[in-house]
Amino acid sequence: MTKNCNFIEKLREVGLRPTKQRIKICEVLYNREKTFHFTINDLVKMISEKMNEKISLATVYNTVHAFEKKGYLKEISIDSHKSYFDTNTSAHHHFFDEDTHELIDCDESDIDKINIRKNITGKKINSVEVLVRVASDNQTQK
Amino acid sequence: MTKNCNFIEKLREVGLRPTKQRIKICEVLYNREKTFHFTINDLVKMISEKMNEKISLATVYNTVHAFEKKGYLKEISIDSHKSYFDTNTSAHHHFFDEDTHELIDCDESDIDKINIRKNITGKKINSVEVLVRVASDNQTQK
DNA sequence: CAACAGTTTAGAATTATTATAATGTAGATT
DNA sequence: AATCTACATTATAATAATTCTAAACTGTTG
Repeated sequence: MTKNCNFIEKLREVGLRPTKQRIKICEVLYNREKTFHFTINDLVKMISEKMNEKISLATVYNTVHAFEKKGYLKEISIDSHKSYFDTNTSAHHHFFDEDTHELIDCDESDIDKINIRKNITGKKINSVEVLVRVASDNQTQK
Repeated sequence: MTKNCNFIEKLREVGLRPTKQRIKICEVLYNREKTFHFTINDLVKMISEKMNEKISLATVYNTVHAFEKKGYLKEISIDSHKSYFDTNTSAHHHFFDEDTHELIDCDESDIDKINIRKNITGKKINSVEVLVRVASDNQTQK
């Protein structure tokens, strides 16, 4: 169990003020064994239900985006009009379960390294993301 | 230049009533040399500007989704809270230019076939999409 | 051409997100 | 420790994308 003072230091290191709210969000996001995926809505629920603290929706948005900018979180685009975030910030790919809308990490060994042979002139590659959409066998394909 | 009666037949084939609005949308989307990418907003503009016809926003949404369900269009998720559609419905990958928000098709030869070694139990793979995010060399990475 | 199911429409409702402006607070300065 | 200041938080309003609704309309079938 990481202590709060570690979060305080961590936040300071990247130049974010360790406010009550940011520390609370750190606790919810990073005080756990495994990395996970969430939407802003999930996060708000976690904070307001599990820990009984009031936090403004705007603060959650601000903080999550601040964390993303600083590399604490990665945003994943799957569903138009819903943002998923991942506490696993390393380069990795995803399965998306279209039945349950669940996002599942790909093991590194599950997909070969993607080799891009040609790029757009004058541009650099920021990221290469693979999304494998899956659904029940009996389900009609989306 | 495909004639309208072809669109009528095409729509009938998949069980969509060939209404004025659907035919108009077909014209805008498919009466062209190359496939292309668009947002609902783009499409509404194209219809209302290029051709001077009134069409309800709701109809555009309905029709685009009907087309997608029937395999006339492919939806591409890139940006949370904006839906991109592609008139190229074959399996292919994309570059996304983060400077201009432009979506560019990958040539088939630009990326090796992706090999998924393991899947989620009881699920079938619906699609495998690669998204290569690019930006100007001088730009800070997102 | 009558009947009906599917479609379109304008506008209201919903959902996700961002902006605003007042209030609060962390951390530096005294 | 009191003060200062820039950054954060908050509640709420605004915006944007999308979906819903209920009434009017229109292909299609018989």
